[in-house]
Amino acid sequence: MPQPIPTNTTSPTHTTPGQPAAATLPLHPDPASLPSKERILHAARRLFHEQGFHATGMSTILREADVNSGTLYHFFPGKSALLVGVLQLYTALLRPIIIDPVEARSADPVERIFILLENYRDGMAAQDFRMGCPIGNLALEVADDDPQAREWIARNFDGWTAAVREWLEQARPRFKPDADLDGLANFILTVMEGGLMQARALKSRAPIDHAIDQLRAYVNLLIIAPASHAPPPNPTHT
Amino acid sequence: MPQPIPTNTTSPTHTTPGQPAAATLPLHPDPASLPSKERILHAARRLFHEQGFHATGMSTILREADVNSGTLYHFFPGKSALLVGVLQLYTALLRPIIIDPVEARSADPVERIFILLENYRDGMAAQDFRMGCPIGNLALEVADDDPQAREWIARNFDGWTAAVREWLEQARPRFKPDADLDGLANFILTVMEGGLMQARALKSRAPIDHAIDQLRAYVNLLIIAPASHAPPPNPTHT
DNA sequence: CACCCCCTTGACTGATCGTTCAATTGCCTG
DNA sequence: CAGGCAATTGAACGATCAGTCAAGGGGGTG
Repeated sequence: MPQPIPTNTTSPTHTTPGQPAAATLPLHPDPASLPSKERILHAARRLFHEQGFHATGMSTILREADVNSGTLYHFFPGKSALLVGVLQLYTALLRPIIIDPVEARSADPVERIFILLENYRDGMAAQDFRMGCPIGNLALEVADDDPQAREWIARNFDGWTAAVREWLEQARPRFKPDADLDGLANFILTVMEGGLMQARALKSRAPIDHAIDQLRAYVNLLIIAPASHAPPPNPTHT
Repeated sequence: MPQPIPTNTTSPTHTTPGQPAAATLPLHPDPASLPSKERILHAARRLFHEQGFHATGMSTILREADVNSGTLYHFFPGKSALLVGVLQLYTALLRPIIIDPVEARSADPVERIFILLENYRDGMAAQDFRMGCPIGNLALEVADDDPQAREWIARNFDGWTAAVREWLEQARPRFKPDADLDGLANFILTVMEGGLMQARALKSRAPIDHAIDQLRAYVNLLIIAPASHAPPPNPTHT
């Protein structure tokens, strides 16, 4: 899904070793040195995320990737093949860019879930609530007319919920025995996508904050004891 | 938001009086008799919902509305003005098409909420999970570059949550005193939009069913007594 | 050096995009 | 009947759309 806070304009080629590494992985190379195919993929990914699929013209991708049309069509037979390539890129990036940083921030599986959600929220806030989740955006824009793209969108969702489900399973002893953890993992994606959508429509973080609060209250109600691990249902609002 | 099951292909001009009125309001007149402006709005609304905003060309709208370009531009100075007109139409239709039928089906405010959600789910299933919520779709496709459209999208969301909030307030005595009913109303929209998105991506009703189940479990946990009004957290699955 | 094959170039295509506008119709008012 | 104005016609506009293709570059292998 979305990189928490991407879009570096200044080239990160010469990473001065003193800086705090920003918690966000670099990922946004672009600096002409990359092979054409990857430059195309990265430009398309960014533009599809910023403007949407139909609103992005091939000419814009060509310009941003600094590539001629023949080169692009040598690697991707058409615009929708390029879209599939972008979606494959997202699946490859899910673990290293989205999941791993969260796991590095906390060892508590339940807390990891909320770190994940807050990362999305903070990333969206940093972009003035203009972009949201790239997979969710594409899901609503192209899911119908492009079966192959739809399949890869579903695969991205599956990967995301699988990671959350894994965390939930690790915390299984904490949950009431009849808790439906698979359904809960799906529900967490549902809440996040719905929250990002509303945040974008209202250009405000309030909808996501509310959604996270409500989700935390719900999760706490599913947990056996109000253990010191998971704080009581107080607001998130970092 | 979305009409439960619209898209009549056979013209309903000569409504034979014997038929059962289908629970779905007519609304899809189209039959040449309507004034041009309304034919344009209805065609644009349907096409934006079916194909998305950018994927719908003006020429298609003109053909479906059976109108010449000059006529369209006489009423709407451009494509985005037409979009705003469609969004205004949705706000006007919210009560009569979405809310009122739900209130007619049950007097119990909490049950009304789940009837509302199930209506969306059933409407989407009837379209093979191809379309989803028209407002949500537009929220992710055009919210950024069109401030006026974004404002009307927010207004639609507000109207929707206001209706849900009203129901929740009616049921206030049933809820634990510290329950955040405003936040819950927002949360319900969040869950519905997220659920519709996943249902569309997976072309399956499972995500919405799970989401509704989880939401029902959550609401039941917020209610004081497991009263006979609201059934215990058993699955929805009509 | 000769050959091959992957990559790249960039001009060009026809189709479609959203939009314009002068001319005409049809209805209402005076 | 005259005048006026909203509604409508439909050809045409330049721009951009996704996509094509013949030609050439460049590095590796024989």
